[in-house]
Amino acid sequence: MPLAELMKIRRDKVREFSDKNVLSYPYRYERTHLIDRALADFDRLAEKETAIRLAGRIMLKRKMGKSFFAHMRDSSGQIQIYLKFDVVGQDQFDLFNTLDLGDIIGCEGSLFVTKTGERTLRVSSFELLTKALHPLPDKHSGLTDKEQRYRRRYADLIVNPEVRETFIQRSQIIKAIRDFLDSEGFLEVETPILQPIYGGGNARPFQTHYMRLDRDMYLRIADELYLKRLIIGGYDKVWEYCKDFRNEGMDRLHNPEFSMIEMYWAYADYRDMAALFEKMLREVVHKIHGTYKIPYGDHEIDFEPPFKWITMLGSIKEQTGIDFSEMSYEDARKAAADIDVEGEELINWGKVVEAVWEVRVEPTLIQPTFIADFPVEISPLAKKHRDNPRLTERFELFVAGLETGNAFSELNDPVDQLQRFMQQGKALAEGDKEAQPLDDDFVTALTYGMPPTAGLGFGIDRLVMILTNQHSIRDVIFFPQMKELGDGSVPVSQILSKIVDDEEKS
RNA sequence: GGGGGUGUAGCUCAGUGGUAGAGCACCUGCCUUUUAAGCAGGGUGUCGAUGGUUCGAUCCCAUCCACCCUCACCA
Repeated sequence: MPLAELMKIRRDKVREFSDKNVLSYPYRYERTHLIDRALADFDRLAEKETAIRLAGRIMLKRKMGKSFFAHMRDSSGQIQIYLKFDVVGQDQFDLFNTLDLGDIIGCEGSLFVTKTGERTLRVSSFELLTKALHPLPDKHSGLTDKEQRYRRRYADLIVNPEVRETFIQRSQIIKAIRDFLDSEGFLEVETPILQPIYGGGNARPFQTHYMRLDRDMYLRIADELYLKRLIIGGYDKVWEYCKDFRNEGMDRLHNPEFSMIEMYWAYADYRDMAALFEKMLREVVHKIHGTYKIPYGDHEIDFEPPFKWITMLGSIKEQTGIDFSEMSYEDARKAAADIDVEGEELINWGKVVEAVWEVRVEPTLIQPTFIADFPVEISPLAKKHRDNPRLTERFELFVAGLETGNAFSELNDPVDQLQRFMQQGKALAEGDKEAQPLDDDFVTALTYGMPPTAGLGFGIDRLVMILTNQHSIRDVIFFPQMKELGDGSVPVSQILSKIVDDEEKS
């Protein structure tokens, strides 16, 4: 049956209720229990025949002559309810008869066990709390069309309990991180999302306009530069849960709006940060799963043993036998070409090393592994390595083949920073849309002196993917970015308008 | 951006060059401890959009749109 007809039928019921002084959208309902609490205390409540009041959405309904069985679901769980003519009387029985799957009701009654052994609420009276005009997806097969699930997440959440669970875990993960950082003495702070100048990463920003000042503004691509200002200001440990925005493509691993945590720790270096990060992940995993071993796709990820720490050059040597550390650029290119890594973009030693690493090492990183000491050419924000000028003090953590963290001993020499900004500015002028513009005030801040500092950023969405065994970022973001719907789709509001117009005419 | 796939009823899906089907949902009736309840009956659709071929297109062709997978790019 077309949606318009189904909605018309339901809308007509609302009008009939209205004629009988039954509210379709009343204001509140006093519950005594959430469903899971009632079930947890079932034996006692059933024995005493305690009157309880539950509320929820009707998910399933079966008529059995002069009685009904239905399943009602609330935020905590689901329970069967039983309603019979002899108990509730004609009016309530008729009202229940007209209810549709998806309607929200409140029920008063007592608990009992049916012949077939199901714990059930025997309804003594009920109230309609909200009439649903739109039909629910199929009661058995649910909603499987991914597009519909993303576009109408509410419907997805109503019928797919595992989706609900994934997002509860997302929330728990963030809370666990917050608790951990709090216990480590990190201060949670907030910095501007709307920025006159963007920076802290290489990405194209979203642009907007502030009319009062008549100037263009940007949505932040990273929090780095503001958080470092706070370190300069004298806080030792700060972090922020950041919504960041990057004006780039979207795919399995990218959404234009995404979440990161960035943290900065004064008087510490990247090794300190790695140890802290490792401790944090181990605790979070255990808090969420009660174990250190979790499945991800075909793999089992084990967070318990010390995470492997290996330099980028060391990992390449391990996988290929090639030691790039002492090679000139020319020799490195030849060595890379020998294993079929070539390309015009390999314009310096660091790029060659990175390319070989990406092809030969990155795909192998399933168990938690720190890759350390990246070439300076590919790490414009990190401090040079104290023992090797070709490298920087930087690590990335890889889990299940995904980058799940990026950290440096932070650059704090204002002259060095200024020079890098100049270089970026030149790239920007030459058309590199991802280069970052000069941030004068940030250089100014650095001239006041930033203590030696370790900084870490990690993507929350990807971390949640790993910890919930999801393989698309869209399955861990409630409302992922979607393109506009094409022609041929009729908005529900249009159907509803027509129904109401017809009512007024008749 | 390249390649592959999908798009048919509210949902899950069949199907055909001659104007379309099933299950669920919905409507009517029977059934007072059922449970994907059952039984009997009923209605139905811009077949993603726009063009083309054809006597005739949901089907064949072209273009476009959305979604999924994949490669590339980017982080």
